[in-house]
Amino acid sequence: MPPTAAEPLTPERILETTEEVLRRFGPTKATVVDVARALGVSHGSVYRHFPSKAALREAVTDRWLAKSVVVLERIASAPAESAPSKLEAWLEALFAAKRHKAGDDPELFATYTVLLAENSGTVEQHLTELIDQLARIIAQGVADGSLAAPDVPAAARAVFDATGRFHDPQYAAEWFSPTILAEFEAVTALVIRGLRA
Amino acid sequence: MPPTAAEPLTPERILETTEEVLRRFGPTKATVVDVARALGVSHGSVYRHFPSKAALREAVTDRWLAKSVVVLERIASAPAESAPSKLEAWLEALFAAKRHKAGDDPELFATYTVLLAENSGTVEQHLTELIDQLARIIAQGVADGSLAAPDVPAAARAVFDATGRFHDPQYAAEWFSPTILAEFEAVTALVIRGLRA
DNA sequence: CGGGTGACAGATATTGAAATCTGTCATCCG
DNA sequence: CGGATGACAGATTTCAATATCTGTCACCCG
Repeated sequence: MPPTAAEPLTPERILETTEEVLRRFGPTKATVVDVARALGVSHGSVYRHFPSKAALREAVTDRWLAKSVVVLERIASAPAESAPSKLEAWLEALFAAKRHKAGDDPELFATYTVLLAENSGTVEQHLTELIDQLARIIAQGVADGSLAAPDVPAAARAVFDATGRFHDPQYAAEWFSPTILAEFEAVTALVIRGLRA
Repeated sequence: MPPTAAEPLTPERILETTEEVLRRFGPTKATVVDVARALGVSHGSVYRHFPSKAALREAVTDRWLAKSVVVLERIASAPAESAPSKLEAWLEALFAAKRHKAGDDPELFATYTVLLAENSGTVEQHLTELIDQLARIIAQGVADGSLAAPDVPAAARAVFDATGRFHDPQYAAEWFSPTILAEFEAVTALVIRGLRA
């Protein structure tokens, strides 16, 4: 890795390089010294922009999670569809996105799974966003009479919890079983039926 | 640990002692030599009764799982109640049992969690039994018209999957959050509503 | 002869010394 | 003076030597 030529050292550049280093070395071997080396600076310089290795890794995690919300956000905000089919589409999109991430580059996915485990606070925030999206879909359904939920945020949370097997990375190994799709559809159908008016 | 006096060396006694050794030393440090020492025999003797350390640990796992099915079996086979409330009672009993095991002796629970992870085949069998119990409850409900399910085994499986957060040991840490009971009830209610006729 | 033994080979785990890393800071440079 | 540096202390990781464990087996004993 040729040290990058002298451009201003920004948090942004450090984050990009950290991602790269994590991708190449994995979560256990990637060090702040590696990141500094890849940037062609001393590791002390990295500490000017991030207070600790943990903070740096957390920032990377945050960035990665932020990206993955975008697709789902689009579905949640789509105007056309009925709430039940929007709900189904959203759950399918979530599962498909996770499955692809896990399948396309298992090592990178494993790396991020480790990062997620060490940044439960950041993950929690991210989950809150996702559950908010679900709540908006459910609220729409309640408004138009297609869904029933006495407590919309609680229902959103329940839907998210009930489908955990299909988005929690701890289950990633099972996402490639031949029966997983049938299982996903059974749970999804059950949950949506439970919400119908 | 005073070596036990000379009684016939049976698989049963070996299993008991292995449990004891696992309890005291934990899953990583417990060895076949330890078990033999505790029994006052040579480790070669243990290998007369179990072909490998893995088989021995699997037998212990199996034993432990078998015990934990009994309580639930009683609920599943109870004659009186309606299917929906039986379903709810069963799910509550499952969660309560797991929660108690995890809370009463966290170290032992952690030990068994490790054992479970290394014996996925045995676990799968056990899960099949549990899902069968669910299927029987749902079938009863379909028969008496209180529940609707086009495919009873699939529905049972879906109920089990949807409530994973409340029985999968991977989530044990969350079982003592102050909001967990509300979450459990929300998911349970959602799922049961989804099954109602 | 069924059941137990202990010595053995290869695999795995432990240990402690050396290397590397994290985080700080006095110092330097433009 | 803002930003980078590299030397440093203490924490963590690596590595290789050593010890322990797993699984086998020829042998022994009641």
